[in-house]
Amino acid sequence: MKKERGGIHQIAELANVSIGTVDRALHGRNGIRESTRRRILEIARQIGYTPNLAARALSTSKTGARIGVCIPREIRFFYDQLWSGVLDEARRLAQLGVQFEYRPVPALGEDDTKALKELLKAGVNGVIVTAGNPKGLSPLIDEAEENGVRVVCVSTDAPESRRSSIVCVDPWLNGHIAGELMGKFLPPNSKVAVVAGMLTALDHRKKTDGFSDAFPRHCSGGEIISILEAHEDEDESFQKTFDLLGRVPRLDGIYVNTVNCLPVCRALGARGLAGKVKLITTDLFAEMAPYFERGTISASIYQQPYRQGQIAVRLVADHLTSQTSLPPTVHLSPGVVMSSNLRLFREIRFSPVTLNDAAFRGHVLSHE
Amino acid sequence: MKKERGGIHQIAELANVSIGTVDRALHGRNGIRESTRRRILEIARQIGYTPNLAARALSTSKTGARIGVCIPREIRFFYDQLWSGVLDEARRLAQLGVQFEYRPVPALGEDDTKALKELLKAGVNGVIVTAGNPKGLSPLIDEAEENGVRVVCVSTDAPESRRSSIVCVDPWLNGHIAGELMGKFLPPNSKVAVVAGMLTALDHRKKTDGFSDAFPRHCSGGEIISILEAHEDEDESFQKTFDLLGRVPRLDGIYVNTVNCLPVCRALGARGLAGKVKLITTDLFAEMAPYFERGTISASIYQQPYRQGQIAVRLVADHLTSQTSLPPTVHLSPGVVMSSNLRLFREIRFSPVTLNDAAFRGHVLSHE
DNA sequence: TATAGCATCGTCAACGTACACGGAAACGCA
DNA sequence: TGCGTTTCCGTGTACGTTGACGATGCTATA
Repeated sequence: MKKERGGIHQIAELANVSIGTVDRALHGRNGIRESTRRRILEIARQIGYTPNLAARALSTSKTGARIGVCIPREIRFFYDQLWSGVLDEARRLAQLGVQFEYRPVPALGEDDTKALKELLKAGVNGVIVTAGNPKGLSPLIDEAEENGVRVVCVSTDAPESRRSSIVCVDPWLNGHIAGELMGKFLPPNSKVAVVAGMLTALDHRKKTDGFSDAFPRHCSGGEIISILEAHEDEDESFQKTFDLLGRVPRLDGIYVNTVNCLPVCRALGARGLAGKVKLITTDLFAEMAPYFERGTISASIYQQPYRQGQIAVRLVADHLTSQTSLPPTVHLSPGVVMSSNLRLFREIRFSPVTLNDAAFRGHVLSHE
Repeated sequence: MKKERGGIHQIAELANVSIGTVDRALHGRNGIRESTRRRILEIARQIGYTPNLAARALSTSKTGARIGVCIPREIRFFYDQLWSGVLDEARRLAQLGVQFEYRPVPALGEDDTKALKELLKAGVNGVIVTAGNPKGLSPLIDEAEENGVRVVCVSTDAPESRRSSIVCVDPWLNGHIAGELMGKFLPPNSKVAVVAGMLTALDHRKKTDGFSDAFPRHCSGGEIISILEAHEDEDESFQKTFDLLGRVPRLDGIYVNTVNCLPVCRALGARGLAGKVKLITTDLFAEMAPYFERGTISASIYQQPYRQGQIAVRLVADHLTSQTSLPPTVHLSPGVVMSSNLRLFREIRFSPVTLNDAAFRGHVLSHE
């Protein structure tokens, strides 16, 4: 009476071979006759074999999948939430033998080529990266992919590179939704303005384009009378908005492209126009909450940073452990934040954010 | 030269006991002296021991965690996506040794007490259930919880029971967001109507209440002139809406509480008011797409069924495998669907939905 | 014919945990 | 003293997979 076994053993019995041979067949190793391999694969298919990841992780706990992460280390606004999503998911996968290698960069696009080089030298099988400067990164990414290292961009893309996948909210769509919302908030023939970061940045330009496309569609006779370029500078944002509100007495709406919306809120307050001019912003952080409650901000387009991090990690880990294919793009739908649902978002619930150096100590700096 | 070992072995060496004793100490089993237990636990704490879940899953793969699922088996609208979320997550966990027991019910609240009884008899450690009729289910849920079986409600709650957790979009908030949106879409002094399912159903009543609270706040002078009760019946929905539009020539908006929005769209079309009357609906399915594109539907409040299923499964599985505590409530923020982001949602991307009997065969009916 | 080399396949020891079993010592009772 | 019980702890095996190592039979070459 033979014992009931599962998995690879069962296949071995049915095929009258040893588990070693089954292993060779399943993993495409050599040292096995082609006919034997086909026979074993057919049997595996018939009984619907799926590898037990727990056993695999246990067996190769020293040489399992390694995933490198290269994301800006800003402690506010967006990347802290992205980190949270990554780290939460990494914690789960760590127990499955997946190892993580963290190389946070000081800011988006800063020293990221150096960080990526380090990751590749550390021998990772997959990389998650925010492509701050695509031009500098693309050759590295292409080289990595050629060496079998899968690269997944998150939040910011490197479109010309051969990265396996991109996880983000499409910036054009981001602006498009803002435009649709603005068009529906305002009566026909309204005049609006856009406050952008740097129009030279592809991301901000696409958001502006999306907004420009959608707004007139949903507001007949609507007009975008001005596009301010504030260069992510607080004073510049305030001053330019303040001046605009003086020049154009009957402005109906403002769309803020970047995370830098507080100066615009203050300018509206200084002109006594808070709540009169419909304001649609981007992203979310704790300091925005009072402006929602006072009605200064009508809505904000939320890019789901936590989920972006979560999904990127899952994508890479799934691919490395289960050979699942990587979708070339994962476009999340942005969330619409208004005063009603404001309190449901992580940024407001768990503020002030406490992802500081101490929080990194256990994860990021443990390799130094 | 002794070998470097990790985990429980390392503790055993440091404490000069065997791994069996360490196991007894860590799991609160008896057959161990209290002083020994304290000593071992202290050492475990010092070296920061965390159990290797892969090894645990492997070791108990025949008697590991078992999770029961009791969700309506409707193939459209909402529950198919809920199933997708559950099954996708279950697939991952199955490879970790977590077993699943499925008892789909024909419709919400139908035969669910029987299904739950079967699950409990099958010896599950956790249950995920849509509480269709809370009154019938509550005693069973309480009994399960007393026996150490964690019950997590998803989408529909059993508030009076002692269930461990609820994963849903808060219905009051759901209506509240619709009300805020409607108030911002419409000019002051607008008149709107609500099309509800059954006002006796707690869920629909809460949504109506939320809408009624929010709309006047965001539309000064706004008024809800009528609340129709359509009993989820297509003909009744159409007729009542059609009649209302005749009686009230200057209606500005309609909020549809239930998934049953197509008759309302048709009634608007029949009166030539599509696009004139702002329509805010609930949930999302493929047939709604053209109405978004034509502008009949301004927005829909999306309850994220896929994520609800996903989160519910993760919650229970995490608790059973890692002793994490279950949050009493997980309130997701509903999504706002408009024509811009319509195509990003599962319901539109992957239509027509193909989760039919064949799809269940591998998962759900394998136990029959 | 002997031997080396190669292709093909089997065997076995880990990985960390859970659990059943057995053994030793201490204790109680006749 | 003999025997059973209880308390406490060690040992061994199983879980499914991986990879190092060894075994077998075949072919080519001297």
